[in-house]
Amino acid sequence: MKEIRVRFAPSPTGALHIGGVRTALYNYLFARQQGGTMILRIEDTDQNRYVPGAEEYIIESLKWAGIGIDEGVGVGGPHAPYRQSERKQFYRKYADQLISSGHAYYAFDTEAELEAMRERLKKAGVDHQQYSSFTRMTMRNSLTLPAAETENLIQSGAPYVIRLKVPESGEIRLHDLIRGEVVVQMSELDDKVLMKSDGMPTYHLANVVDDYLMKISHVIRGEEWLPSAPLHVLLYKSFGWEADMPQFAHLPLLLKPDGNGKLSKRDADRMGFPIFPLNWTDPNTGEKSVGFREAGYLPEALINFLAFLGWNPGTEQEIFSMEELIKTFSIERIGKAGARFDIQKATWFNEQYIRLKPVEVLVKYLNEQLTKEGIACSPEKAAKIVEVMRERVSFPKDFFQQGRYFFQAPTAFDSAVISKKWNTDAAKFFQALVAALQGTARFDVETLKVTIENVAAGLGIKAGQVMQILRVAITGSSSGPDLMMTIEIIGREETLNRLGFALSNFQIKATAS
RNA sequence: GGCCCGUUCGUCUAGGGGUUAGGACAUCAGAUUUUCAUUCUGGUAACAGGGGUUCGAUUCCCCUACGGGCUACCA
Repeated sequence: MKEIRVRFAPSPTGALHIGGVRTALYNYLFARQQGGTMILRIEDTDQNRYVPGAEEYIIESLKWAGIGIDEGVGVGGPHAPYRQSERKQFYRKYADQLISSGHAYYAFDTEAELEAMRERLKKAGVDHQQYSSFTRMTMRNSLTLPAAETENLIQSGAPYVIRLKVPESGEIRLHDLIRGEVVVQMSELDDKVLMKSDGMPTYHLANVVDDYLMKISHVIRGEEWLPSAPLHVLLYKSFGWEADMPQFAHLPLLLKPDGNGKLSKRDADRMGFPIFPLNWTDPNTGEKSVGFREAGYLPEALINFLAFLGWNPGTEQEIFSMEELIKTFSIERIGKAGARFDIQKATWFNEQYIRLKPVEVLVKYLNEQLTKEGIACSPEKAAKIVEVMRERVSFPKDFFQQGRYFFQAPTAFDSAVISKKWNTDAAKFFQALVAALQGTARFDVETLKVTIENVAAGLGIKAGQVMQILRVAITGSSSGPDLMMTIEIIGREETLNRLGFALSNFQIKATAS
């Protein structure tokens, strides 16, 4: 059986889009499951679109996501170099081979001439306004020019491209692992540029040559490549590499959460969620984007979420570790239709993974925030906070952001609760509670519970009547984790301070009865 | 415009010629709780439309509609 080799082949034109992460993930899962090799190839054949730092960004993103690379840029391997800009001589050689075998030709047309050709066809009402078997004989190329003139032009350094000579009739058939048979008429294909005038190959040539040389067994890529897949098949045929042609799987696209179209950075910005795995600053515009990592998404959660966007195991299990995904993944179970990107579900996955984390990890999350704020905290206290908060947070930073009152006395109080619940009974209760709390032997949940109930009973009121206002006095908020636990964590001294503050600062509403 | 791909609850999807069309997120209601959240229970909610084929179609075929992608010396 043929060795399984797949590649993720991004262009370093900016930050890695989340859809690219999914493509990389599916390649990785397939490779790992089959005991194959995952390759990272950088497709930097467009010098104009090169963005410094993008390659490093891609590598770091994959690393963070847990998508391992076996071979390629950053790790090396038997088919190095893996950066297409460093493989120019290969493409040149194979393009020349195509010229000699009559499958390609030189073209000298200027941009203006190409534009004029399109205009002419458009006016004539021709469907395909392209450089093809129908038009190539009207253009300036090695098919129409005398051989001597072609030779002359090349020798004199005139700019030229190399185009594929697509047969005028016949059909191209390819079997896509996700979509089944796809048939395209040769007459629909145009004479694609293979080598650009700057000496660089286009994607089409580079991708086919490299996949062949690197012995790629499966090309798993986005659906946007489906229309050019027949062209790639034709290239394999033209080279005589049909027997070694990889299998194709074109993945459904990631769509906008609402409305129409594919997911774009604009949508993410508009709806307030990340689209890049890590923070990114565009070196050209200086624009900064927050990444999933920095927004607080755990890589395991993002991966689980992404895996389910277009694929499912067919069972009712939702939570999958990378190991489980590797075991369960299959190309056959990838869907055909585009999937809308629903950030709410991503957040749900994040919550699930946070709850799965051991306390020590959660404490680490809390400590990271505390360090930033310059707040010290004992390991015991941190552990308690984290345990009481873990069921209610969505992101690691929430432990501190939603639990600020464990460290700092609240400065803002829920005024609705104050105006509704702060009355003479409550004030009496607070006074008695302060007195009672000063003398208890212990300061724990049990003691607090008993003390609060006793104090309330002593005043002839129900504890329930004062719990809300007690919570507001302690935390500033009307909602939060178990109050007794909260008070225990905050401690005797600070609790008494906060009760005292409430006693002297909460205003009883004039109309209160 | 042309070519290619697609279409099951609001979303991600399972299913597949005869099912009460299943699950998850979201949402709603109830229970629990000192609150909110969690948790538990329950509910609302889908086969784009039209033709075939068939005893029977959401499932197979065709058409239409809608959606998406591509249509560069970009990937």
